[in-house]
Amino acid sequence: MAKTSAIAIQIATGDARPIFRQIVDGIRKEIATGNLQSGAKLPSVRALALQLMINANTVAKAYGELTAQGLLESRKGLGIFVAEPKQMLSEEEQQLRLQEASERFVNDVMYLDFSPEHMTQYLLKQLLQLQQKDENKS
Amino acid sequence: MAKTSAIAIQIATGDARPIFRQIVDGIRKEIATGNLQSGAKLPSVRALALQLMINANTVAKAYGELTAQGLLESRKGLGIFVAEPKQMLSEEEQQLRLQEASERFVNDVMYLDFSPEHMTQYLLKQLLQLQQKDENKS
DNA sequence: ACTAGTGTACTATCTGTACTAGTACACTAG
DNA sequence: CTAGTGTACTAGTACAGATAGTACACTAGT
Repeated sequence: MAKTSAIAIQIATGDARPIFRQIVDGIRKEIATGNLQSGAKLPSVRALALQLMINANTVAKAYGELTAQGLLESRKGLGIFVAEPKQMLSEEEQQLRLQEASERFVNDVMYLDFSPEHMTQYLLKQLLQLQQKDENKS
Repeated sequence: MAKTSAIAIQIATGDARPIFRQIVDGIRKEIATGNLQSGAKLPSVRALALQLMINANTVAKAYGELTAQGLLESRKGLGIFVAEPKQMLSEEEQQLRLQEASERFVNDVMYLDFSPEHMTQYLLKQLLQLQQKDENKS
């Protein structure tokens, strides 16, 4: 029986995001940084609910969404596991996502007094750091 | 009496953002690109409501938020005007906003198969284009 | 003084979403 | 058979968003 991995996520009451989305985003990050490897077993719906002191249905909803995104695999009676990495999105869909994410970022920063170069350098640093964390775990 | 400027925004029913936020973001962009200049008069609450086919209270809420952000000035009995540009946020708050915006962007793109360099170059292009649009109007 | 147009603010109602609580069922390994 | 697992459903509550309606203060023009 695979050992359950601990996942380092928590719910912030001040966070504007709904609880289930904070779980989704937290697990996505743990996988992207390599803290959760393929095949790793996640805490059960009920266990994570207890750990985060929230309702099990909320956890189930988050796990359901991550499964739909292809990041997790669910096995009835066995548990939830990290799926093998596999690009689920077409090239076209990825381009669209990049475009939308860029629009949101531009919208967020358009009134800040930072140069475009400064902001994109800052972002590049974050992106490279994320990539590096993943490589250090593989 | 100042002539009312037309504002090129519309409400997308498929957009996940609430209607009032779409108005806020749309006007912010019009100002940032120079399409709306300081001193320009915006359509009244009732006029924009008719134009967008939404409730006047929804427009008032959007205008209220833009006024709070310092982008618009409201004059009772006269109308709503574009304010003189003025940075309302401290250096610290701006740094925090950049950090949060970056986190959201990273979260949005972490599973796309684009290199960090590619994505930040794409973003830089968008940011420079925005800046250029504003300069062309001044 | 009156009118039309303006912003602001309030109450009430409805809808959709998020979350919780509870329950039940199918699957699995021991 | 049991304990633990995921999945799915109903019901209830709370909140955010939007609408409809109304009222009041301000302003410029006549």
